Amino acid sequence: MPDLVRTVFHVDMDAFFVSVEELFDPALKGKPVVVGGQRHERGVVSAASYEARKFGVHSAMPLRTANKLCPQAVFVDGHPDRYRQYSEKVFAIMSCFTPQVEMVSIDEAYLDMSGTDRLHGPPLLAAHKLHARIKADTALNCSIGIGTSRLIAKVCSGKAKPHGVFYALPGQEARLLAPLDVRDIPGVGKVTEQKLHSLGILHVGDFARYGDGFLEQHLGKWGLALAGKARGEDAGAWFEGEIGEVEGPKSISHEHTYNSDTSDREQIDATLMRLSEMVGRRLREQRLWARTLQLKLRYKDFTTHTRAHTLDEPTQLDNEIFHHIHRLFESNWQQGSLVRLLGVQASSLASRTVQADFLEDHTRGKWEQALSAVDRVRDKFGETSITLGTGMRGRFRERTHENPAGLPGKPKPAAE
DNA sequence: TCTGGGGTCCTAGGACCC
DNA sequence: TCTGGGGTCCTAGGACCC
Repeated sequence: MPDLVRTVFHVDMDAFFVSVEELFDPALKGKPVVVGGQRHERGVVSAASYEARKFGVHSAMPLRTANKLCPQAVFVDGHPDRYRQYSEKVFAIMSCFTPQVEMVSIDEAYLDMSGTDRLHGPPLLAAHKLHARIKADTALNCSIGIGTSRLIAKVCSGKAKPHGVFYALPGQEARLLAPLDVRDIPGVGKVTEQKLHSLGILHVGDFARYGDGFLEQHLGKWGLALAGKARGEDAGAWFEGEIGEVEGPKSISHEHTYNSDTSDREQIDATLMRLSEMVGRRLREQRLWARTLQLKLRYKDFTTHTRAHTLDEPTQLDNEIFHHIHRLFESNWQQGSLVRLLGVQASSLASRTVQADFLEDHTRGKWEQALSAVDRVRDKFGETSITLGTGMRGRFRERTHENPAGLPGKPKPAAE
């Protein structure tokens, strides 16, 4: 018998990066801690401990600002591998409670707990069990929101912070949302907030004063859906698909901001090559091929441009990626201008297609094998243990049938 | 306060096709 | 020849999230 109401959990880890760092260095406990880089570096705060937050430090704030607000804070570099490892542990625990788990980021997940009463008891009890299990198995705290939809569950986990559980009873949704600032709705950022304010909508409850026509005209279908939510309606595709359907990534990208801006071609080409390699490597790891490649170029004054190129045939080869990215840079860079950031993105991703297999491009296949072997050597001996040809300083050959990626030299299968 | 890095989704215009 | 409408693909930019 299907449930009439859905039971959705939103699990949000408390100060996740900071808490993981504390596990590796207990001396950090109780101190103001800033994760994300050193105090004078170019960069922003990834996470701040509750002690640091008391001084006004928060994530996305420039590190230098954080240092001014809280000079006594300990600044720690981030360790993505550690966070991934703990994220997987938490995921495994949640998967014991329901198969319908969806990680929405490294430290957040939605669980569809509908119909699990017999197994885990009513929602509040189940949430407390989950909370205790996560604490027992990882020594990490989390907050859990319970509601009839993702939106409600997410709002509830915010109310549960830190280290608590908050349950919105079915039927109470509109009452819960009405007094909230519009900014508290996920998806409402600075810009949308301003727009809503200018329309006289400060709180979610203010949506009720306007008709659907008005809202759609000014806010599009998004506004319409949110107004429905504000009324407590559970309809609408916005935000509310099935939980736990994991699809592959839509894009893979890497970018780099220089510590000081540069217009040096060798340095720029080296960066583009490195970013292309990083993207290519992840494509191969995930057995994906990309049809669209995009260059991101940010100048000293922060003006940012993206330039894309779509290929006839998808690729996962470092030098093919580099070749196109390099061309895009070449034809778009204002010669001599100082560059702040470079980025490489692969999109229109697909698993190997039947057509591509059918092509049986032997040279290409060899290159793919060679690169996979290179990846394995790098896994074993480190990133710098092997480089391809002359790397970025060398001239790139023309692309030919024999050498479709324009790679210098012949592929050497990496030795075991 | 001089502003990271990895993503997702949306909009809007132009090309091109029927 | 002054001129429609819809669909799809591609590109660029931007809002937003953690």
